[in-house]
Amino acid sequence: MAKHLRLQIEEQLRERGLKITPQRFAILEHLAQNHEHPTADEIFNAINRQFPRASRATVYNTVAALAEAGLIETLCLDDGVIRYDANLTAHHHFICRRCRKILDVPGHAVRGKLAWRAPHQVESYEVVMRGLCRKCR
Amino acid sequence: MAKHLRLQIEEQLRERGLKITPQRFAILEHLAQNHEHPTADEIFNAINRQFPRASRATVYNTVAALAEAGLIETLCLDDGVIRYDANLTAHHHFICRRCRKILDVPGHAVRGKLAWRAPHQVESYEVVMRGLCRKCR
DNA sequence: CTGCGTGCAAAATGTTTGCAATGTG
DNA sequence: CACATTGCAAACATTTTGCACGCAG
Repeated sequence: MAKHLRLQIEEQLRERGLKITPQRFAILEHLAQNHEHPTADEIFNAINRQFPRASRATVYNTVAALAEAGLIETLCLDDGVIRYDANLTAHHHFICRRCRKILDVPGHAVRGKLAWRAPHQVESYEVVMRGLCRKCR
Repeated sequence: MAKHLRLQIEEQLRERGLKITPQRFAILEHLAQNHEHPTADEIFNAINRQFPRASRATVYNTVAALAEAGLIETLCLDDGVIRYDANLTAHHHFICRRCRKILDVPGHAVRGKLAWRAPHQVESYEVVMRGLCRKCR
């Protein structure tokens, strides 16, 4: 694991007043290196190889804490499963209707401006695209 | 209940080769008159007042069938709960970070065009906005 | 009449909670 | 050393499944 990633994760945790534990490390590292938007259970399985004693509850607690601290984002696109994403740069999502993969689309790949006529105060937005991904096309 | 809505629902069901049952009627009617994006359980509770013998399984079966037939859309925005929406006109969603309500935003209220640089074949897209709704602002 | 759709109960899945034990700061 | 965090198990919530019965076409 890259040392700078390690330091960066430590700093992020400290900044938010979260204690640095091996489990949180493992979860953040997994998410940082994996852009597949895993579910809590998938994280649990991945982590479990390193930490056979890790529990599901810890994964759920941890991702909730990390999400509240703003270190990761939650995602719930089509099925009723909550997924987690450590990609905090502005981006959108593309869901392939064939392979069901959820792919990141960088913010700058969506061009044009949106102007709201909605009578609400829009603070952020995300575009969810659906179709066929490059491989399935 | 408006008679034209009744006929419209019957026709939609027939078109898709679905049998016309009182339960399907009740579910579609509920969704058509209710823009709150209810969950399966909320539908179940609403339906149950009319049909005390209706079962949860029927609600789940029915919404799955209706969604597959394209009569309703499924929605899974932030929490891990699947919601259903009979609004088939082009529209987007606004989630209030205070009252947590999910509000429809008509398609024409989102102005501007989006151009994809993504290497995928985009067939449809939806914009999810977040912020404070009019009442909570 | 034929089979899809329903109701029921039980199982599978996904998530939360309570509490004692542990490890971080 | 204090307290947040962990692990475990059990509770809880949500969704799916199997099967017998009933109703729509």
